Amino acid sequence: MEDRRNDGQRPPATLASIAARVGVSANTVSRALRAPDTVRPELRRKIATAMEDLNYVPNRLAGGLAGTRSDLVGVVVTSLYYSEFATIVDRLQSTLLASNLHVMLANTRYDADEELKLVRSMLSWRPAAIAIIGVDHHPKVNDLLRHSGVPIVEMWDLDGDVIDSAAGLDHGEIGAAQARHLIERGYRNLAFLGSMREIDARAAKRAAGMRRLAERQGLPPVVMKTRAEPGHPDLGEALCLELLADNPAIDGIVCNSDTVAYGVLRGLRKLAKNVPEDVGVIGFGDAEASACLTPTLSSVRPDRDNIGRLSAEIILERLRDKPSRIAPIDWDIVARDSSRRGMPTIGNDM
Amino acid sequence: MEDRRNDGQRPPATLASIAARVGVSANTVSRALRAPDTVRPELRRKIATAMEDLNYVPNRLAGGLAGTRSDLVGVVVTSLYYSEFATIVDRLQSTLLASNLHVMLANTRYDADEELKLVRSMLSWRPAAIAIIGVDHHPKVNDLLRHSGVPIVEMWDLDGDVIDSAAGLDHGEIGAAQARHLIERGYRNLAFLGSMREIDARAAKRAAGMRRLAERQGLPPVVMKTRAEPGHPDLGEALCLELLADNPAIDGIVCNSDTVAYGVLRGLRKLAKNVPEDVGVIGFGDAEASACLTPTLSSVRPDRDNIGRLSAEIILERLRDKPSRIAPIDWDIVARDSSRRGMPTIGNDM
DNA sequence: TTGAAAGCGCTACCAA
DNA sequence: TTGGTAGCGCTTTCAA
Repeated sequence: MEDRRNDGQRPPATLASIAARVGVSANTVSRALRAPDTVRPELRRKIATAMEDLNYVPNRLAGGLAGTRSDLVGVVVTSLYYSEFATIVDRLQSTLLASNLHVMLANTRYDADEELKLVRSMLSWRPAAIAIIGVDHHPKVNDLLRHSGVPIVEMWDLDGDVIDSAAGLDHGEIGAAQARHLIERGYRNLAFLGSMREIDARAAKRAAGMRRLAERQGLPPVVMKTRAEPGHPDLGEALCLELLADNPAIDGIVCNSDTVAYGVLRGLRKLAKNVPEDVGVIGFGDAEASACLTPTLSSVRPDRDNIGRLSAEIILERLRDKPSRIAPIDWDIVARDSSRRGMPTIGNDM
Repeated sequence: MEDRRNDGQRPPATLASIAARVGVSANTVSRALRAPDTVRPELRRKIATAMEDLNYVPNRLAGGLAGTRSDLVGVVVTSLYYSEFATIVDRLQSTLLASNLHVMLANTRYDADEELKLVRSMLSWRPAAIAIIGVDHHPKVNDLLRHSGVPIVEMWDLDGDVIDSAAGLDHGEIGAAQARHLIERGYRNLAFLGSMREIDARAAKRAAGMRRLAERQGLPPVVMKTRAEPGHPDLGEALCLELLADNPAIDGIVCNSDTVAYGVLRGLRKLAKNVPEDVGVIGFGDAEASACLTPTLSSVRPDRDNIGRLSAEIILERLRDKPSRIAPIDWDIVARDSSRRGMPTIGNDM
């Protein structure tokens, strides 16, 4: 197959090559870019034309090295799937872009070693700030971030040792609220089910909040049914079948994610258990499909837009030397049919 | 609130500061990092300790500027949602990382101007290669990429003017296959429904493939029902209600994404249309939830793993000066209940 | 309004 | 096995 790439071409244009072509100094070209007002309009136009002609793209390695500040914000997430953090990243990016900050994204895939590598890699670009999912990191990661000298915003969680600033949820409280939701509707024998990776402290916090509440209410201990695999409906179904086989009395299931809950609903159907009459189910995250299942799935909806927007705003504030802060983010329980025991099904949620 | 950030600290450690501390030249420290074998083990250990102590993080701006090659691969996607491209990015990243190439991600959000800005921004980091979704770009983007002098891999699509290499699907063929799937099951009055942004040439190609097939088969013209909004179940439901109100004869709906199809199924339920008896529905993308809906949703499953892996491999090949190539990616139709007209429902897909 | 010169932190090359 | 030197392409003074 022929080589379509325009190879063997001249090296990329530099400021100097533009300058030479126009007949000015590199300095002037640089100013035409960063402070156009200080360059004669006519000259400015000539320079712009030369840049177009030569397909000039500024070299940020050089710019960043020479300059004082970077326009790069590093964003470290644990996963890209299931809209879990996609909305956050999206909002973060669009808000930062409005202030001309560019996002560089890294994905740890829930791997602590990977997190360390990626944070190190991220910092090596000398970013203006870092946004990262969670507050529970590899100790070395905490160290690196703390000594980085740039603003750090931890997102999604805020229960723990915050490095600089945070915008997140109180997962312990959410776990308790999930349990309360089921208990109020008459479910008594609760289980927590789903994917739970070691690095995912948020899941553990929700489970703990749930257990505390059940205990306070004098209910049987919460049965834990988790596995360290990525969340997927198939995992949910498998865990659900195991759970009910070992604990037939279970009548309320809190899932670690909506995706897993989808599989749980499927599993319960296979076991001929009615939802919500026999078993109540609630998920976490309120994925798009949750209002389209049969029965529709109750869930917890974090205000993701706000996490992204607020994290960006905190970064901008910190860059202007405003004080750090810890911002709790709103969430609510979306009660749908999967936990509507004893109540008439009112049809699909709009 | 107090300031948790360790501010006012000494500037980040440099190679020189490490060198000074150990009492060697910066050069040696650099080699200790890039070619450890050329440094005495004892010295190497001392250097490593100093780096630990000073929390040294190499400055890639300087390294990239001085060195000959970059270990950065720019990845440009159109969206981060619905696992559409998340799996691809994930696979791409993990494959590249194995060769010590780091991914920098940008998200155009289906905005052509944004694409131009982001590609320019990407190139300004002097990446070793670029992977980008689609083959239909802003003309200026084509220009920039073509002149960038680095390998370019276009992903997800391959029907059009490929810049360098591609790993993707033939969307026209997929559209035809979706239509054929419905036609074979007895559906006759077809519609194409969903989100369709101007920049999303893939959707247009699938719709065109579908229309061509319907015409060849002498069926009524395919009704188009699209809107330039992001795909979401609510959009699907709204479009579905409109569609059936204006075209009551429609009995086969090809959706532009599974997410939109979820809303279509909900809309059809509200209209008291039975799926698959009255209306057949097929989506695109095979999202996780599709096997969990009632009825389960038929869809097209692209081999996303392969797109990501292959794109990474092509990049590695190109960096070793192997020839460019255009790699068609497998896909198949996952036939589930939503298009199983006249056939007994066999229960939930596993 | 423009230019000259220094230097950001690193790598590459050559010499020791 | 180590060190010296010369840049990489840009920004930042300062001077013209």
